[in-house]
Amino acid sequence: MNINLTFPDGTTHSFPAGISSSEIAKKISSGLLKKSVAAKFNEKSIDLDTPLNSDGNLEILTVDTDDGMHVLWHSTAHIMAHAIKKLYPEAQFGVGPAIENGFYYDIDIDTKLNQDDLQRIEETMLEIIKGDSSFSREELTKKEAIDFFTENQVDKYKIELLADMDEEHPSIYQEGDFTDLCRGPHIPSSSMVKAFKLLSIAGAYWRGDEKNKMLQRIYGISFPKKSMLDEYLYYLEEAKKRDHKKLGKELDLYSFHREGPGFVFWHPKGMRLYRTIENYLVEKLNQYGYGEVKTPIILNDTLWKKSGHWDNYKENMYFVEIDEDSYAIKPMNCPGSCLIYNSTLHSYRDLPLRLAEFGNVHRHERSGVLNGLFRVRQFTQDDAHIFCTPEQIQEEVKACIDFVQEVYRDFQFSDYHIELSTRPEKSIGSDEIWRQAENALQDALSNARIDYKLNPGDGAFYGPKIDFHVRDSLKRSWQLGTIQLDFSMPEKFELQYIGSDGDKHRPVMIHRAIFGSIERFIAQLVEHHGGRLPLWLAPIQAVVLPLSDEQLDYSTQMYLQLKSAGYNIDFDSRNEKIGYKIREAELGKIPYMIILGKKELENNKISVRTHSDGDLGQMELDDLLNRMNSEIQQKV
RNA sequence: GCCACCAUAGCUCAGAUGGUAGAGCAACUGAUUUGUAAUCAGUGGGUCGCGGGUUCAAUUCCUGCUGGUGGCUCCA
Repeated sequence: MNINLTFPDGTTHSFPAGISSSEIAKKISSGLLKKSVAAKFNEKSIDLDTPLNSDGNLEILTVDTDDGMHVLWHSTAHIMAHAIKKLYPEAQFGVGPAIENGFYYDIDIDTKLNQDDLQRIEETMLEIIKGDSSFSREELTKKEAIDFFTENQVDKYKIELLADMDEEHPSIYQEGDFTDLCRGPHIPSSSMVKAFKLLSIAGAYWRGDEKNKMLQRIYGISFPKKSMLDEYLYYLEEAKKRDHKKLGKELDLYSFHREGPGFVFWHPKGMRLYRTIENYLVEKLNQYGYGEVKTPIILNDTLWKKSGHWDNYKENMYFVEIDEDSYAIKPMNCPGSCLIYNSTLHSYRDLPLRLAEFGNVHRHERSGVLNGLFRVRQFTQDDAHIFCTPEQIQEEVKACIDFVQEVYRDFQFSDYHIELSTRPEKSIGSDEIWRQAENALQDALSNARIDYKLNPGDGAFYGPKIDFHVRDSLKRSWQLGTIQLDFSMPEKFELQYIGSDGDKHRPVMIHRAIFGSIERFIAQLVEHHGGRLPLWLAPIQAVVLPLSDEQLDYSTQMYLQLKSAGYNIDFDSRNEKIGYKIREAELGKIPYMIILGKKELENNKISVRTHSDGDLGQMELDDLLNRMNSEIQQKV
């Protein structure tokens, strides 16, 4: 009997039933077979040696694809677990999936692992890999599987996973003398792993719940070629150079001090960047019909009890006592905005009312989560609260999405993703209100034809949200912009407007931030550009470098002309060699260096060197001004 | 908050299996007037994160804390 298999290129071929994917790969080419790790049959991942017995679509997965690499990584995790079991026979295992870059496995052993242990594990893994053992799949009944992990290879975590599993016939994989509960698929042989490295070790709660035991998690990565591992490790080193904490120090933008953990100290250059960003947005806000407000940082407890923060956000708040009365330092700006809204009577004709605030908020974050500018305890949100009628929601949310996307374009953030977060456990408002709000956001996203990831249970306590995430230099994703829909706060504060029918109605509130926090945004900006900020953002846009004292007067003239054209210019008149001054300017990542010596003085020109392209030769001052102007216009 | 690791001069780092520490850069002083990524010489600078313990002696060993980094949990 023959079966017909359709390949990704659309061609269909006939094969004898029972043939395996590896046999097919071999028929196509030996090169393909070498690179093959698994296959997809009718969208279901299978092993290369799984016999095929019916017609369908077949895709051979190679290490050239993400899916293929994931199979390799996941299989390496098995090999690692195997090695750990050899070294620590009492080890029990949590989960060991492939992740975006590599894999991890959660391990429960009594020994606290350190860097040296990782090396021992690596050595043992190498032996296993050299042993060229194959992965073989077996399907059991659930009971057989539970028995196996009770009697043969004791593992309470695997039993727990099995107990919660719907699958009636879970699969196990055997590689050498190590067996693991696993859906698969796996690489045909351990020897396919040509290079690997265990990268780090961390604690991780079993099933991600901090009430559970903390297991030890080992992260690692593997490749089918040694050169690929070297490349990856080099990339990691390079990524570390883009770290905003490192660059912030080098470029003298900001600092952190133990006197204020989680609180940023902005230096003059950093503050200039901060203001440039803020001013940019102020202009946009005017354009987009926002009014700017400023509300107090310290507000009475009664307000926070009313808003729901007392019940839902207290652990993150700071409190102070004033005149024997209790006050809180604001963690959010919304209650303040509500007070402003309520200070006058509103007509439906006033809506939507868009109140923007660069709100200085304080949040008591747990010590272990602080991280440079990414996660601080005091930050400025480019917040806004839009009060509108229910009919205006779609349009306003859409406008917010457009606004965010426009701003990200200006800052050259192209690689961001969007998430929709729904009702969390701790929340206020009825089911009906939540459903309504969640649907509204979902509709806005699908109407705008935007791809997004659903993030169940991750909304704010008062409403669902659309979040914009950007990756840092280490590929960690951080939330920047957010659009949150809120039917509850208007209830709590009894917000009203008079409708066209003359009756009182309740407005809806949209909380939105575009940068999210200016601090976090700047961190992303610095990492994204590796510290080489575009001209319009650079704290120092050019530096004037006279060759010797003889050009001081001429240099001063040029300096003043550039200054009066509105640029941020430095003047390095020190008695140093030009090479030295250039080096310093280069290290400071200053976009333009203006070098002035005898020749420039004689023909009344300037020599220009750029940080990105090096020496541009002589030109008129006006030529440079035009060039800089157009760069600033284009924000490049 | 939890797990692991780290903390030496302004910065980047070295160092002693326990006998109170060094380099480069930076800073300061002087000389040098310079052509596209480091001119030369000299000088000053450290309670080796903080507290406790062991010891004749601790920056080094043990321990508690603080701060940071990578994760987990939580979140902009």
